[in-house]
Amino acid sequence: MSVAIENFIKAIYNNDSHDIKDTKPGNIAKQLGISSAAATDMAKKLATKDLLHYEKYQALQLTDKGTKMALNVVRKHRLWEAFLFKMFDMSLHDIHREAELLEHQTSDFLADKISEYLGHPKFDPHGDPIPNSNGEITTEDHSIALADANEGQTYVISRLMSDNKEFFEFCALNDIKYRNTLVVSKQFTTNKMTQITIGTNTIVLNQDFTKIIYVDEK
Amino acid sequence: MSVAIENFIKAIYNNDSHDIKDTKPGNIAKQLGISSAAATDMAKKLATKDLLHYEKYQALQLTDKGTKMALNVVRKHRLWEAFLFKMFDMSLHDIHREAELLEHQTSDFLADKISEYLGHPKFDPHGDPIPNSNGEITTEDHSIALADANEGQTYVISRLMSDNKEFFEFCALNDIKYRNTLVVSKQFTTNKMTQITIGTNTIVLNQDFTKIIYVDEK
DNA sequence: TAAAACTTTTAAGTTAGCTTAAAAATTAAT
DNA sequence: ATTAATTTTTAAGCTAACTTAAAAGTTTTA
Repeated sequence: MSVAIENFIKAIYNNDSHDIKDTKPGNIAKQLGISSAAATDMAKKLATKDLLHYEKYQALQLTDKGTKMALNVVRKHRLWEAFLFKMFDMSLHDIHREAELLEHQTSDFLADKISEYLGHPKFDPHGDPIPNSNGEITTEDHSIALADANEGQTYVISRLMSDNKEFFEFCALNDIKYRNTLVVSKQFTTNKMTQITIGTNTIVLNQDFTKIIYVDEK
Repeated sequence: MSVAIENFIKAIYNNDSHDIKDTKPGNIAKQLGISSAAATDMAKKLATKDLLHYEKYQALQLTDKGTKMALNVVRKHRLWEAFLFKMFDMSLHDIHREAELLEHQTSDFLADKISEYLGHPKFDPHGDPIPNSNGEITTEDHSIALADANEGQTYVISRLMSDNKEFFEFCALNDIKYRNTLVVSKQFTTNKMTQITIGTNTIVLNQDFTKIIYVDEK
């Protein structure tokens, strides 16, 4: 299975499992940086391989086989993220970028070695769940959006749901990092932004950023 | 630069720096598992990119630019080998196989991180020298072929110059492993094979294997 | 609900990296 | 030093993964 196919399947999986559920060829194409025409072609091809269901003008849906494949790639991606995060001093954004390439060139055998070394972690540094080698994935998620955090409460960052570079720069600047503890001293929300005081540091989360930082109560 | 190009350049580099100096398209093709025709085409293309010198029916020769590129890939390969060898319990053959894929998907940045973590090692687990980030490579090599080892002398394995699976199985069986110490108690050579007694264990190196195990005096 | 706006699909074409088969050149052998 | 064997090159053709442009279909909006 080629890199192009793995990325295509993964994009459908990610779109399907996130809020935005648009898995029509055009939307997948946009995310992969290819033309809609190419995405339509690919969709047709993968349908013949029984990796997804394709019906003209309809959203693409992974078959069980396709889902399994997506989970295998996602597993490798997240294991690499967890591993690089532990081993090296690198930004989450850089780690993501490396994992994006390594995920396609990693045998199941090596993935298992990495997982074993890390003690079979259930989450990566963004807080995203890591599928196990059978393709099973933890769905339990007690985290809430940081924007919805309560004054006076202590939280632990559990999830940074983005692959946007500026977002990670913003996080680095404000010490927002996977598993970091924070105390919310003040919280103020309008429909355009949320202002939060963490310790003595006040940050403003604009609409784009409110829904990608998740925390657990501590 | 594509994986195909990197592998092509690397194959020329490896052939050129080893005993066998045949870098004609046909020989490179054989090693890459592609047709000679494909190799000739590739050679012509890379000549236009100033990565090698191509003259009809002649051996291919890397330019400075081509050599630099080869060294960069070789560096990543050997760093991955050293890293995987240190981190995980895997056979040298498996490590080689993973490194063969990962080398093409590793940024210079990550390579430097790995090198730093390992304390900038000069050799990989096969004893092959690791080029530094400027493409400089240690050429000093005091090792001799195991077949030429002397009776009564103690040696350390410094180099296993092969990527052949059976060879590594043979090594594993006979405890021949990078940096392992061995005492040669008896040595007997014909022009077809070398028989060596290491401790109490007698092994026979056929012609194929005599020139790929190297040792340093201890 | 009909026109306008947008998206998806089809069609035709491109490039990288291969293939096989035959022609051309080199190398080896008698 | 020819002939035979081998290797390299040329030529033609294939497939995966794209592209652009136009046709077909869907969705939005007035």
